[in-house]
Amino acid sequence: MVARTYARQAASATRSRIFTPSERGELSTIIIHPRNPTPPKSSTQPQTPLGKSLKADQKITVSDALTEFDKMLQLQPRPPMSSFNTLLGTVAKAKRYQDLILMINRMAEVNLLPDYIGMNILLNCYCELKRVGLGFSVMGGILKRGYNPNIVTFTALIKGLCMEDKIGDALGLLKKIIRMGFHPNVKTWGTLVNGLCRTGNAEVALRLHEEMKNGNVGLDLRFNPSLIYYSSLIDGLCKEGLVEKGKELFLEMEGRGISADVVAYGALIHGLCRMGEWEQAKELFIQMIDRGIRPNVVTFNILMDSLCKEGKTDEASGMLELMIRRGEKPDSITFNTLIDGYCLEGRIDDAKELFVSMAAKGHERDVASYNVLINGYCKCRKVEDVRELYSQMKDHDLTPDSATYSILLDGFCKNDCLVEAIELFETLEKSGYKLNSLNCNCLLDGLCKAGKLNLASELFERFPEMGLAPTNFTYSIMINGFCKDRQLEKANNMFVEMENKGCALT
DNA sequence: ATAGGGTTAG
Repeated sequence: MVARTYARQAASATRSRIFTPSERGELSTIIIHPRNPTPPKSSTQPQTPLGKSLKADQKITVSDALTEFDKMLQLQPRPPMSSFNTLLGTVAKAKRYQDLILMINRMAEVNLLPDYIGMNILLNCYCELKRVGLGFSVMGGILKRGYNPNIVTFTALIKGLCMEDKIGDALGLLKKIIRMGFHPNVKTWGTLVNGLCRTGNAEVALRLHEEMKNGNVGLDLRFNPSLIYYSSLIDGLCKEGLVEKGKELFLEMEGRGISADVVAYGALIHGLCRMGEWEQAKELFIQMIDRGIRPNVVTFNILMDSLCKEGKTDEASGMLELMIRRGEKPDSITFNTLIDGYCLEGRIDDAKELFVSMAAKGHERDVASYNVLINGYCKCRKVEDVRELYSQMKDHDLTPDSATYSILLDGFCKNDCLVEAIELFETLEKSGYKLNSLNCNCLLDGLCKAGKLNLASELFERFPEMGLAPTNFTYSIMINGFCKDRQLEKANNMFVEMENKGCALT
């Protein structure tokens, strides 16, 4: 009896196996007993009240989930894995990936291994954290435990590869899984297209799109693009200045009977604004309202930012009033955008006033609010106000970020406070803060402009030990510095090094 | 029924 049960399980596992042995070998070297991913059902396992109610009530907070998780870990016998998965899913949806990893680790401490779903959640988590290598390890684990990865697994890995700019690998993985008989679905295509677009490969995405549309590559089996797919592509094309293509795609989409929503409109409006096609942008804005699509806070932020960049800050301010009249609640991005607009126009007092009134109106000021205003004060050479704001933001328990430091380093350098810039740099280094290339570039530029080429060279040489790679920008700062200092040979050496590193593309 | 895709500021 028992033997027959096992035999049946083994047979069904074999049938459900998607890979040929050699294909499995490609993905993982060790495969043990194949097993169905369906978890065993048991009525004797305890259900905690929250674990059960989660599915009905989606609004459970992450902290509730974490508390519940702690309780469930203590219970004997253990609640079913599906309850754990529910909590893992809640934390993952909130993008609290560090917490998620902690949860998985704590489960491991009590010998509780995640099942098929849990492993997929973990895999996705690593991909989101730009640790696609770990994502692949988890897939190895999935295979080892006899589960079969599915299209969701692969979609997550494709996203992870894209996020690390490994576009070739992402396309390679896609081709491989198609060869293996998996069917990419609309989300897979959306992920890939978005990944391509976000890494400046919108033209590749467009080519892929044309091929699929024409059915040229045999990829058209399940190709029914969605609104999200099109929005990604339109946005990507617009960001690379291919607004005409973006408009075409917008029409193509609607021609397929897919109506644009607030996001699709936002992407195209933003693209038009960036190209200075203000009239067309306005037309679209009116069109969407006529069609009953409510502009949201993002739409308004896009319009306001474009107005600010055009030097039309007062119109942007009018836009803020319009959105409030329409019952659309501005967020911190709205205010930061407008504050930045005032700064760009040199209206630092208006910027400050808005910054102050923000708090008064109950809108929380974030790190970016301070960054924008500090930058404004730097640009109008009011270093004393810069210092004050910097200490004020720390008093308000806001942690300066890398943008803050770039603004400060650049600001001190450009306001004849080079020593202060160097001091800040050293303080940060000593505190263990990991400076990035942009931070270093700011100080490098300051050192070069002050004629301190020796110090600049010293800092440049330290890039590797700081775990940084010089960027194009780094090289041009150094080349410029050496040229101005009439050290043409050194400038030339720098140029050669840059070319050798393949950085000479700009 | 527990996992995957899109728009905005420094």
